[in-house]
Formats: sequence, structure tokens, C-alpha cells
Amino acid sequence: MRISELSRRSGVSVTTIKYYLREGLLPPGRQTAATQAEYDDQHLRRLRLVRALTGVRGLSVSTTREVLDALTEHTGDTHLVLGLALGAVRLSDETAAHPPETAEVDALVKELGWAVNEAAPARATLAETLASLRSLGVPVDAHTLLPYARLAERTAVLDLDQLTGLDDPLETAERALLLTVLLEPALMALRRMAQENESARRHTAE
Amino acid sequence: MRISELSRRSGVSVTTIKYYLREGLLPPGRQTAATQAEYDDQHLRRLRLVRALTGVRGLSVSTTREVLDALTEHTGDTHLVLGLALGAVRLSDETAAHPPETAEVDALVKELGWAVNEAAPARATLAETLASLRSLGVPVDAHTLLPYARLAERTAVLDLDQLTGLDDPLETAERALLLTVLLEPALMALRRMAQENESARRHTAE
DNA sequence: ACCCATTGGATACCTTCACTATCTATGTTA
DNA sequence: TAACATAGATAGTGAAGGTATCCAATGGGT
Repeated sequence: MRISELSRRSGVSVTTIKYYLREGLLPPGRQTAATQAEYDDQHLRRLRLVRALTGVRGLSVSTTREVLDALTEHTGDTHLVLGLALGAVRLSDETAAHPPETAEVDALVKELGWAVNEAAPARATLAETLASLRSLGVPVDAHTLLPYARLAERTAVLDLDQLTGLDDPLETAERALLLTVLLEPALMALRRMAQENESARRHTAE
Repeated sequence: MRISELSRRSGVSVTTIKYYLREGLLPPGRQTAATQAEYDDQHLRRLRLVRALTGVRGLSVSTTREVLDALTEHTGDTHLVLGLALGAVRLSDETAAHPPETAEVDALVKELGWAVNEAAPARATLAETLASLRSLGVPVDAHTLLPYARLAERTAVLDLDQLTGLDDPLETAERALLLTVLLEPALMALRRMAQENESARRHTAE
């Protein structure tokens, strides 16, 4: 298909598709002539993925590019793809001037018995968030976090269960990314509704 | 204290504080003369809150203002504050042109037996995210989500437990906001590490 | 074989956001 | 009283994410 059909089928304007091509979010089409290129379903799929990551999760164009590059370069090693991709998807917006003190987080991970890369960005995210909360007077420590971590373990089991039974490694890697990144707003929405419910329950039970 | 001291104690530049004052993120100081105003600890506290919300969670200035306005206007009714404040903190960046179909989500909430406002924005967020995932070929439905929702329930219990034993209603409302909003990156970080651990576990167990 | 809308590629422009800098009149402090 | 700080107003900045316009080269319909 040509660019206008790609635009029509994805709902993304031609100029924006050109912009994504310039930015390397989409691989160039197969050139058939000096002013003609052919796009296929892979492009359409990727374009939809780009819109999901930038639109639903609000990822920046450069972050999206990094994530997609990791996805296509290391397809097959789902474990590795997730590690690379998720490192790029910052959980917090904080641009850490000095690397945060992760000793406490490291101790928590050890106590949990988790096998997690020493350099995993999630460690830093967790440490930063804790520091922020404390500076605002909220008392949170490893002890507070432990039950949350146990629930996270069970969430992760559910997540990984969704990945079984897929043959195509590209599809597996892509689904892993989608489940990790796009499911986040959904889980937070569930949490907020559960909070509202629990708050109402306690309020009326008095 | 005067503005320069507020700046020094918060680490935020004087010009930025002036900007926040203009934007209504900080209430004006007590004017002592035509070109002099006095700020207090409330200002400092609020300024730190602003930096946490915009920095750690990446909230926009206008969203932050809405959240803080809800906080100060309805202090005392923690339940209400959370409903108002969290409505403003969008979980997804999607600017929904047409309101999404929430029938399925509504059915899930009913099945869970949750008491959740009919107009809660979390319903729309959940519906949008589901629609997004499906359009990308990920099979998610109410059945998939139910176990996640049960874990969210237990997370909410932990959350609400953190709010007990606080006397000052302002402090309670503020902490509720912080726990809901600022803890999100922390919980997602825990989930990612748990995923990595679970992935490693399954990989080596084969 | 011809014509004109479509295309690829390049470049310039636009809008929003979150600051940042500058200016002026007024206050404070040593 | 001289040097510095402050409030308030206005204008400017830089990044991000597109959007608009040009141009030469097609290529499907006639």
C-alpha cells in the first residue's frame, strides 16, 4: 500500500506519518521509484503500536523509538527485550541529577528473594519515589513496601501467564511490552476504584 | 519569610516561584507593603507538594492546580477529595474525542461488588485501555481482569491502612493524595521487578 | 501519449508548555 | 544614603510534537 492508504487505515495524517519516518519510528517503505514507496501490514501494525505508546501512555517520540528498536533488534529473547525496553520507559519524570541511594531498595529486593538485575532502572525509580514521599512527611520504608511487593509478585504471575501459548517470538515480545506498559493505566484505574470502594466500606461500617 | 528564603529552603528559583504564584499554584503571600510580601510554612509545604506532583509524576501545571484546589477546598472529606483530585489526574494521556463504551467495565465493577461512582473517570480510563489493547490484538476481557482486580482490592486495603491514626484532616487528605498519586510509580516499579524475577524463574525452571 | 493528482523528500513554520529574563517602582538594610 | 531585595508586569526562550508548503518525479485514467 502507499502512504495515503496507510494514513487512511491508521487514522494518522500523511504529514504525521512522514514525521514518524523522519524520526525513525517507522522503517522506510520499500522504494519502487524515486517518488514512490510501498508499505505493508508491518508498517500498519507498527504505526498502531506507536500511537498506543505515545497516546495512551504518553511516551515521548524518542522513548518510543528506543523501545521499538529494542523490540525489533532482540526479538526472540523476551526476557532481554523487556529489560531493555522497560529501562527506556521511565516510570517517573524525574531527571535524576545524582543517582539515588538504592541501598535500601537493594536490601528489600534481597529480602524478597527476587532475581533482579543490579542495574535495573526500576530500583532507581523506587528509591527516588521513596525519597520524595519521605521529604513530604509520609513515613514509608521497606516494611511498608513488603506487602505491596508480595501483591506485585502475584500480579507478575498473572502477567506472565498471558504470554504462554504464543508461537511467534515477535508477537510474544510485542505482547510482553503491551502488557507491561499499556496495562499500567488499567491497573492504576483498578486500584483507584478499589480505593474508593474500600474508603466507602470503612466509612459506612463505622 | 520572604520570597528569597522560600526559594532557598525549597530549592526552587525565585522566578519559578513567581510563575507558580501567577498560575495560582501557590496562594499569594501576606502583603506587608507595595513591594513586599510574607510567606509561611504552608507556602513551603505547598511548594514542595507542587514539585513532587510535577516532577515525580509529571503532572502538568494546570492539572496540579486542579488537584490542589480540590485539596484545599474540601479538606476534611477525604473520600470526596480523593474523588475530585483523582478525576483530575488522568491515568492515560488519551484525549477521548467520544466517551468510550464503559458497559463492559460497569459489568465488571458490578461483578466485583464494588461501590464506585458511576461517573468515576477510572471507568473511562479502563475502558479506553482495554479498547487500545484489543485493537493491537491482545485478548483482554473482564475474565482476564478479575484476578487483577482482586489484587487491587488488597492493595487498596494497604493504602487505606496508611491513613489511619492521623488527626489533622488536611494532613489526612494530603497523605491520601500522595499515597494514591506518588505511590503509583513505586508500585509499577515493584511490578516490573517482580516480572523480571518471575520471568527468570520460569526460564531457569524449564 | 498526455495530463494532473499523488508521492517522497526537504525545509520552514506553528503551537503549547514550563519556565526564564528583564524592567520598573518601591522597600529594606547597613 | 547607597546597595540590594522585592512585587508585579511583560516579553523571551527552548524543547516537543506536529503541520504546511515546495518541489521534482511519477503513473493511472483517458
